[in-house]
Amino acid sequence: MTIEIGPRLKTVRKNFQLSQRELAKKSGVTNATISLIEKNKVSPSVSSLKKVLDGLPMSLAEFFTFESEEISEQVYYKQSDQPDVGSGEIHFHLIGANRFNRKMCVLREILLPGADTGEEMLQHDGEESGVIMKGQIELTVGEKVRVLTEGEGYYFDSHIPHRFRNVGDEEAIIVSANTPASF
Amino acid sequence: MTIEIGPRLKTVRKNFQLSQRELAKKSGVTNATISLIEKNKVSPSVSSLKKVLDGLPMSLAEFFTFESEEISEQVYYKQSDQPDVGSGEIHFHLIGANRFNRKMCVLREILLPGADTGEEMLQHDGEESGVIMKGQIELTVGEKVRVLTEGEGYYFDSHIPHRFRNVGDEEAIIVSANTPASF
DNA sequence: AAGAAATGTTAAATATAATTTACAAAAATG
DNA sequence: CATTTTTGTAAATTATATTTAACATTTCTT
Repeated sequence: MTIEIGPRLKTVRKNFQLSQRELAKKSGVTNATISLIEKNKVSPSVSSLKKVLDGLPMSLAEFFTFESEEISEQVYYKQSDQPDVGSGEIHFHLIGANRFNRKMCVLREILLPGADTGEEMLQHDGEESGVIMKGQIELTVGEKVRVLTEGEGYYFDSHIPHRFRNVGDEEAIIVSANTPASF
Repeated sequence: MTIEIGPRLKTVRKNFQLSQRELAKKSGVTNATISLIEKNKVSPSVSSLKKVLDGLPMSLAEFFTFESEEISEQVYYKQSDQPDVGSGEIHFHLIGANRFNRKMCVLREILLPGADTGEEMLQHDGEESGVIMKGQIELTVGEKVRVLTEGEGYYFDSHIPHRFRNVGDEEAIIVSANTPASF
């Protein structure tokens, strides 16, 4: 009942050049189960889907990671093509905003003096990294606090509470990236 | 029963700061289902797992790729912590080089005048994006050619043949990101 | 402190997935 | 060409997932 995981399984199985019964044998489910899944008559439990994929072998992550589109898209992004997805004293200029199925966000960030993402700390999925290009940025990650200056970088897991603060008296510029895309 | 998808769901749900009931409401399954899944008492069908994840939202691919590592790792990378993974007239200073299981590369690139990735064009897996912070960069992507200057950006699929060239008479600086990680 | 609202868990009922068994069509074998 | 083997599919049974409804606990209000 979900997406077309049935046809997808069929494609994958064919790639491995196995019949339903051969795969059934290697994976420990019955051939009928494989038939039902491939025809989208059932939505397999992840345990049985995993069994099936183990027989190929292929991981669940691989299975669900589908091919990216092949459409010709915009490549160059001048400043006016970089929408500001920030707010207040923080400007996030997003590169590649209009692209389909982006896997990351690259941002040209401008933080006015005193800009602060806030005491409540940010916390979200994914990971992020960047480089300070100008100014003085105080970066808090979990228990750690540090002021970074031009040329210095950072990389951390976004699940860890974090906070950016422009502690200099001029504007600060950061180029950052995060994946998966959050804007 | 497959792997510990229960605890994983719980972690993810907590990251989104939702209760079982809140998530149940957003996703269209009952809170009991979420409880049973999180305690590994059942192996959900992929259709219901997808419903649940849609409520967060998170894709199946992300969910199964999600690393539950929570190890404390290096966060700050001063210039001397950024190994130069480039060569010749091109310097690639890698942020987060020593991190385990990175999903992307963030690079502070310095291209000396005349630097050129070469006529044979680069081509590889993944996608890449960046911002020009200084200088004049001619970027070729497929059939397209263009000179980018300070503040301008790019984003393209790395399967498409591409080439970077510093066409100015001073050094150029780019901050770039690519995923999945290639260095 | 008492009541209300929200939290996660569980038992029984219901809905759905998986197996067993069987069938028909295609491919392989003699 | 006839027979055997292999293929994918389907019906009925069994096993499992999901819902409904209830239960304790904790957290928030007043």
